[in-house]
Amino acid sequence: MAQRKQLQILKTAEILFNKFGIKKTAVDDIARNARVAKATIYNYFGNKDGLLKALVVNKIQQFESKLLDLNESTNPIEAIKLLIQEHIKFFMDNPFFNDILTRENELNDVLNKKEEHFLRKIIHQAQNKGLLTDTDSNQLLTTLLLLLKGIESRIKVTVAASIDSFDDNIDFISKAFFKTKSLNGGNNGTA
Amino acid sequence: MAQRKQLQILKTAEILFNKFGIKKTAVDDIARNARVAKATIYNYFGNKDGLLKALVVNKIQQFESKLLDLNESTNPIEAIKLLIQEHIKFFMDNPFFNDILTRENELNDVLNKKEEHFLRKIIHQAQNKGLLTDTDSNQLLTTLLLLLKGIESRIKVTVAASIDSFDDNIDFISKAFFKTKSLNGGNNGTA
Amino acid sequence: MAQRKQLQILKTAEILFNKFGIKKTAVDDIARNARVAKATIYNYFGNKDGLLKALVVNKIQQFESKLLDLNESTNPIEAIKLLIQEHIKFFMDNPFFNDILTRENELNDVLNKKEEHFLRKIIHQAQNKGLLTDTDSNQLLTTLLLLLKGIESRIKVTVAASIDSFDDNIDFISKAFFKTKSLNGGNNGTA
Amino acid sequence: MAQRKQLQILKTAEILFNKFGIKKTAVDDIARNARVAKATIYNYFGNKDGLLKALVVNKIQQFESKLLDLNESTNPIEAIKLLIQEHIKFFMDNPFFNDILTRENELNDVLNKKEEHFLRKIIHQAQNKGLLTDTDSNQLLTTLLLLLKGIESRIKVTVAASIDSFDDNIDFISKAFFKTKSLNGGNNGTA
DNA sequence: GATGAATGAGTCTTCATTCAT
DNA sequence: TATGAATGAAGACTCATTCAT
Repeated sequence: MAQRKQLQILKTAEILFNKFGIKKTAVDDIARNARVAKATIYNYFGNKDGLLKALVVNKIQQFESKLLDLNESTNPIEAIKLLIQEHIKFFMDNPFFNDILTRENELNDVLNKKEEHFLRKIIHQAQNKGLLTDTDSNQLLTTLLLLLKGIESRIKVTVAASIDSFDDNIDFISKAFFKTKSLNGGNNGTA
Repeated sequence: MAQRKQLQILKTAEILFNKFGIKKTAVDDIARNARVAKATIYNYFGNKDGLLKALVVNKIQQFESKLLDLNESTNPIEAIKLLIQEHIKFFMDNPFFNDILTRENELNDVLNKKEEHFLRKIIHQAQNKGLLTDTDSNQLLTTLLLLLKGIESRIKVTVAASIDSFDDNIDFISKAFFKTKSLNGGNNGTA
Repeated sequence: MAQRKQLQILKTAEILFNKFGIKKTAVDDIARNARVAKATIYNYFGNKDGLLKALVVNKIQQFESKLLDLNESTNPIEAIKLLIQEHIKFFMDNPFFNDILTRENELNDVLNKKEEHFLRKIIHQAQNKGLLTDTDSNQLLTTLLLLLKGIESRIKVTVAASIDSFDDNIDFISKAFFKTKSLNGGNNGTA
Repeated sequence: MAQRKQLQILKTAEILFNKFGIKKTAVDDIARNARVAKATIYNYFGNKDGLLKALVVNKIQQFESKLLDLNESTNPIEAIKLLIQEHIKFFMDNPFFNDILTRENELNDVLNKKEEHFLRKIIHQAQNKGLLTDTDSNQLLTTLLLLLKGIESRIKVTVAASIDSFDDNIDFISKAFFKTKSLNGGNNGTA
């Protein structure tokens, strides 16, 4: 039952944070909407920031578990597509994350580390399959990270953006950086 | 004299917004530091948001005038490098812009429009010089915009980042998307 | 007009502090009763403690100006009586001072210093008039200070106590510590 | 076992009240430190005030049992010295009592009654031994009570005060109010 | 008897904004 | 135009107390 209330609070916070932004969501509002006393929130999470952190950790875990499905068997190009797609979906489902990115806190790093980890994995696979030269890999990592970040920002601004609208672009990017010819048996634009 | 006070206010606001963030800078603080009565700020700018908007417009104009130097004679690759560099410099000099990106207001669009405008110009030049096919140009625009946005986010997070640290990456990106061979007479990694 | 509001706030605070105690008086209450916005109080006094301190300083000044009337011409016995009487009156008129005494702050010292100053003056006069031996004077100071403090505590507890109820006791104390015979020509002043 | 928990709670409350003051000690803190559920405290003592009352009664009983040793055989001057000394010790060991003195509750009276009771006993002895006239006795009682209260206040403020620092003063006071000549074979100031 | 969970009323404080002069 | 004074709405947080098990 205790767990139940915690979840109620987290869910409500998520909804309100997403709807109105973190700053504009008062703890009072969360309490009222979660049908819980304000003090209960403080009992569980210490303070508003504690609640936020709990929510973020929670969300990132969910995100990570999805990414874990990007296993080694996947074609790197497909993998990177999936990564970006999951990324987009994540930020569209949790717009409140944009409020966090502004802040200079450790929560940023948590997500960045995950992103980097998975990208590195994908690039490593690509190298193993001879799609990349050793020299490029670091630059590629940086570039793809920048693209990911750019996509985040873009989503944040263009709320209406659907996942699909990025699809063509993902293709374009993939082709730009990987020697897709050997895999897909087709030309790529930069050749 | 009226102009003088306006400038005083704008300059003070800029300094404080950059130092403490927009949210954490109270109108009181601006007034006190600008040696002006709080009501004077409201007389000139209506409200805090009006002041912010005025400041943003002001900054973007400065930015634009710099970009106008990227004239047609420039090598597109150099042009894109310059654009990115100016971009980085702009965001490092005006960190308060990061606070704006979060908000869902029209200020975002103003900057985005400028970015798009200049990128489009650059791409167009590249096309004219036979560095790009027609099909790619739209995708390239999107991708480069994403990269620009990603760089912004990166700067926001990694305060310590210097312009130089992006230099290698800018090279890498340029080479990935443009047929630099003919221009530089060398190989590029993706070929 | 600004002064006016300040006084309004101070007066209201005094009344409420005395009536309900410092802790139980919310800044909200003071604001409401003083017909003033809460923020006005914060504009003037910074915070609740600032308001309290201002009030205390104000009250102690009033107290001091009364004591200054105890000039040298007065008979020391009468002087000490007056001092004690003023003291009693002060604490009965400002019961909120009792809340302060508990706290470990500098406000205590301010009052204590004044008390000591005036007692020392009185004892000095008594010495000059041959009513005291040199040896006793320090002990007498300490003792009388203790009595003053004791009277304070007594007032605090026995709210109903009137000034008169201490009168006989003041006589008794006076006789115990001063050679009253020589001053009044035989019997002591109360006879 | 129930007794055991009660004692645990009382002891913890005592420690925390002394360390942080009554107001600043939350029932939560007591419960946590006593390794007891908060509700248990409420089961035993009704509410925070009930706990305080129980603690006070407990402490006063201990105090009283010490004072009972001041039997009739003692020289009144010694008796009063002992009383004051025990008093000082009591308040130095239980600083939280100072928080109580502020409040307008019956707890004050309990201690005051005990003090009065013992002082009356001592004065009665002094009278029996011809050290006092009948007339003085009531005034003396009042005066000594005031001095006791004054000492309390002094301890509260001057935490550093040691018992010894009051010793000389106790002598002085004793001599002022009792005909010590016959007892100690020396002169006293009031003779 | 004992407890963990839940509560709501209350506290101080902040800040963008308006008003009278 | 310029200003100092005043404001009210809102926000984060605390704590004594109660309740279901």
